[in-house]
Amino acid sequence: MDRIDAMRAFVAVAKLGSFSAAADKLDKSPQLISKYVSQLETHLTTRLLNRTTRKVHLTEAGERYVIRAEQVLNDIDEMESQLGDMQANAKGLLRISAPVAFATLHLAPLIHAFQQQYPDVDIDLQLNDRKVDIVEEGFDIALRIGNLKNSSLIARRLTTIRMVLCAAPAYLAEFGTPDSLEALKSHNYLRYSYLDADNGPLPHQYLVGTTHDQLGKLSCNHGGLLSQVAVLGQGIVLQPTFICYKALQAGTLSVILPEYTPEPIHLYAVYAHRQLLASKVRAFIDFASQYFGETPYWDSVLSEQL
Amino acid sequence: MDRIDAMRAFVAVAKLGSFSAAADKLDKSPQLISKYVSQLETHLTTRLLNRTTRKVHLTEAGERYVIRAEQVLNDIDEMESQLGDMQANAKGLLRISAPVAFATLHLAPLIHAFQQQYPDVDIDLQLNDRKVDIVEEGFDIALRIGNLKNSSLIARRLTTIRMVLCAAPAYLAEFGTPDSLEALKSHNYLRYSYLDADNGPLPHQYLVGTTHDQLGKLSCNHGGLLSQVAVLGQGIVLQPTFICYKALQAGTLSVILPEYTPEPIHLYAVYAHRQLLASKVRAFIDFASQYFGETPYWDSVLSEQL
DNA sequence: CTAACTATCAACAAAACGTTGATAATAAGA
DNA sequence: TCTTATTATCAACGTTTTGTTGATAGTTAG
Repeated sequence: MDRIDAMRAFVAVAKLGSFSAAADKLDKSPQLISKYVSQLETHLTTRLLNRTTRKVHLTEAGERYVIRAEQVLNDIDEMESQLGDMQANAKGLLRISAPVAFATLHLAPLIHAFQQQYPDVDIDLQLNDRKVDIVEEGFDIALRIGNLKNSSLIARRLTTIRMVLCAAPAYLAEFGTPDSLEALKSHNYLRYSYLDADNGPLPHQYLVGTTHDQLGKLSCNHGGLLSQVAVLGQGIVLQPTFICYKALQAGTLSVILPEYTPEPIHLYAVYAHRQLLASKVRAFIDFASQYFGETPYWDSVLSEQL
Repeated sequence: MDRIDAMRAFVAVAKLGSFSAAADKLDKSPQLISKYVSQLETHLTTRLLNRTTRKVHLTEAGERYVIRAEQVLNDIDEMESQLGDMQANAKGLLRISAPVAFATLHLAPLIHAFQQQYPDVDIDLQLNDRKVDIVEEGFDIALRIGNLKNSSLIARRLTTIRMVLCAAPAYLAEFGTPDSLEALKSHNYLRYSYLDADNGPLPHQYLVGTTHDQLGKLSCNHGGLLSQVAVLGQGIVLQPTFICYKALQAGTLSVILPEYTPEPIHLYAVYAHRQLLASKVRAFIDFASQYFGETPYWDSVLSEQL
C-alpha cells in the first residue's frame, strides 16, 4: 500500500462523506478505496470511520487525523509542484567549471546570451585549469578541452579546437621556415608548460627541449602570453587557434607545417548523468552545443589556411 | 513503492551521505534503498543525488527536497504517535447513550468508578429512551435493555434484568392474591406505557386493559412512579427488579405469580464494530461488563424470592 | 596495486495490487 | 409494503510489484 495514496483516499472519504464519491473523485473503484482506508486503519491500529452501508462518520481519532493528514498532503503537493516547476522552467544556480584560457577569450558572450534567454538561471562560473571532480566539488557542468578519459561522466561536444604550429613572419624570414618535422629541432620552442614532454601532438614531440642559441628559452602556462612573444619573433608556438586567431588573421603569425597540424580535439561539456537532468543543466548544454557550431567564428576566416 | 518509505530512505541517504549507511539504519538492503531513491527520482522526474560509487552529494533540487521531506516525515510520525498514544492510553471523549430509568437508578456509581480509574476519559452521557442510531448520532456506546434485533452492531452483555409482577401486601389482602394468569384479569394493572399491547411478557398480555372498578386506571412511561403507586395499593405492576427492589426488600411490595416471572432479559452495551476499537470504548465496555456481575446487587437479597 | 567497499544491475520467487463479481445492509420510490 | 437502486465490503484471481540474491563496475585505503 502506498501510504500517501491511502491518506489521500481517507481524506477524500472524510470530506465527501462517502466511499463511492471519493472513488469517483480519485478515479478508483470503491472497492479499492475501501481497501485503502481499511489498510490505513490497520496500519494505525485505529478506527478512523464509523460506517453504515449508507453513510460514513468520522471517529474522534479520524477527526484528528484528517486535519493533520490534509496538511501533510498539501505540503507534499506543494513540495512536488515546486520541484516540477524547477524542472519545467529552468532556474536555480548553475555551477560551471571552465578552463581559464578559453573562458577568458570566448565564454563571456555565450554566458551573456544564455542568461538573456534564461534570466532565472544564476551562474557561478569557476575558471580553473585543474581537472575538477564534478560531483565532489558540486559542479553541474565542467567544460573541458581534449580527449576525455572514459569515466561515468557524460560529455557533450561543443565545438572543435584546432591546434596550429606558427611563428612570426620576421622570425621565419630570419631563421627559415621549417619544411619537415626534423627541421623543427633547430628552432626555438615557446613551450606551453601544461603539455607533458612524452605525450602531446606530434610536432610538440620534436620541439620539446629545443632552443635556438640566439634566442631566450621560454616555457609558460599561459598560451596568450606565449603567442605574444611569438609575434615578437622569439620562436615557434603550438597553440589552439582560439588563442592566436587574431594574430593569424592580422598576419603577425603564420602557420607552419600545416600538413602536420595535429588532429583537431574538442571542447566538451561534461556532466554527471544523462537521465533526470535538471533543466537548467540541460538548457545550458543544449544552448552551448549549438552556440559555436562545428567551425567556430575564430576559425572561420582561417579555414583555407588549415 | 510506498512513497513515505521512499522519502524516508532518501532523507536517510542525504543525512548519512551513503546508501549503505542508510540501509543499515533502516534495516534494509542497500539495493533496496537504491531502488527506492531512484524510484522517487523517477516519480519526481528530478535528480536528487549526484552519486559516485563512493560518495553521494545532493543536487540543488535534492537539497530543497530533504528539508521539506524531513518536515513532512516528522509531521507524519507525530500524527501517528499521537494516535497510537490515544490508542494505548484510554482518553478522549466517550459518548454514551443510556435508558433513563436504569441510568438514574444505577449508572452513577459505575460512571464514577470508571472515571476514577480512567481520569483522561471524558464522558458525555445522554439519557434517552428512544433507540438512538449509534453511528448517525455519533455515540460510541449505547446501553440497551431487552432483546436486540440483529444488526451490524456488536452487543456485550452487562448484566441480567429480571421482571417481576408485584403488588402491595395491603392490595393483595384486600383484592386477593392471584394464583393463575386467568386470575389476573380481574385486577388493576398499573401499566408501563412503552410496552406494546400485543407483545411483552406473558403476564402483561393478561393484564393489558384490565381495570378494577374501585381503583383508578393508570398508565405511565415512568416505572418508578408506577411502583410508588403500587406501594400505595393501587394495583399490580410489572417492573424490572432494578426499579422496585427496595420496596421488595422492605416488604412494601410482594412478588406474585413467581412461576410466571418472564424469562430474564439483559442489559447490553452496544457499539459499532469489533476491531480497531478505540481503547476508551474498549475500556468502558470491559469495565462495565464486570461491574454488575450476572446477579446484580439489587437482586442479590431477593434471589430466594425469584 | 591489491583488497575492501561502494552503488547499481539482473533475475527470480513471493507478496501485493487492483479488477471483477457477489453479498448484505440501507435508503428511496412506487 | 415491496421493489429498486445504492452503498460498503468481501472473495477470488490474474497481473504487477516487491524485496532478495548474486554479479558487476567504479573508487578508495593501506
